[in-house]
Amino acid sequence: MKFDDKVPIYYQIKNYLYHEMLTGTLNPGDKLPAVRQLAVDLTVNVNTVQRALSEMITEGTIESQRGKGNFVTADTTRLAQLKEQLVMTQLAQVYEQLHALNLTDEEIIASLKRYIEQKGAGQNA
Amino acid sequence: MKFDDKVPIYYQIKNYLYHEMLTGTLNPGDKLPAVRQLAVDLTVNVNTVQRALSEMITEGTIESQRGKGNFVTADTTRLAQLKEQLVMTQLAQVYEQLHALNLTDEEIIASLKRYIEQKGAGQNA
DNA sequence: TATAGTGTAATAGTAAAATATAACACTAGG
DNA sequence: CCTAGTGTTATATTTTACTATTACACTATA
Repeated sequence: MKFDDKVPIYYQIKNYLYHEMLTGTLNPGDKLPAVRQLAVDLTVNVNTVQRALSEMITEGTIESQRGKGNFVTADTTRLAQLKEQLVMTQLAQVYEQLHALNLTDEEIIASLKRYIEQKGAGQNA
Repeated sequence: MKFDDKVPIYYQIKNYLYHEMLTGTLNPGDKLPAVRQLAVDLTVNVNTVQRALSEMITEGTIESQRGKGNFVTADTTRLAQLKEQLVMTQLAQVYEQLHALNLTDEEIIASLKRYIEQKGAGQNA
């Protein structure tokens, strides 16, 4: 897996797993790949995987069972909260950044629309 | 100044200076504060400031005159390009993140609108 | 009870960012 | 010429993320 060297790998692993958990690749209650397998898949050290998982366990989004494996929480409410939080975090970030560049609310929305349109125009498929 | 420990300080200094340059605090051709003064203001080491400045000099957004100071480029075209690039980078980032969470183009736009409305509703002033 | 598969943790080493400190190079003004 | 203000560079040190490696703890099963 390719990582952005501007942000810690363990942090990017969390986002990767969030993505898997929120888009159906990993469903509530599902067992995650073994930590050693994840390390291989992501070409990363076991300890780095473990660091990401530890934080997620603390957050309650995954649950650990020693000797068995790590499991996506079966608490769908918590997963819904997680998704909402991730979306809000993203929105808050763009909004603040663009607002800081003196774009008005309307300009921010307009620029996003424009971006999406242009993106679609550039598609080949 | 407060920094996010998830991303290098020199990188955040670049963004700080970009902000000053694109919102009128620092105008085209303006002299920047002395590197040692910036270091004090940002409670950061001179070398860290210098690292940020070096990259910006390479990019052509600021120009260095040894013995005199660092200056915002007088090339307003380049500054406009910089702003456009920063905006696009931000938009691309949210879009990809939210798209990765299975939000459609319409949902992305709608969620941004909703965020802005709610933000306004929460204002005290 | 042995073994394979799992999570967990500790140790030691490497690399990058940031710091503290000092020195060097150039400019302007007395 | 000297000095103060500026950018630039270098060295040594600390901190943090990451890696490599090893060991320990628990579960299931042959």
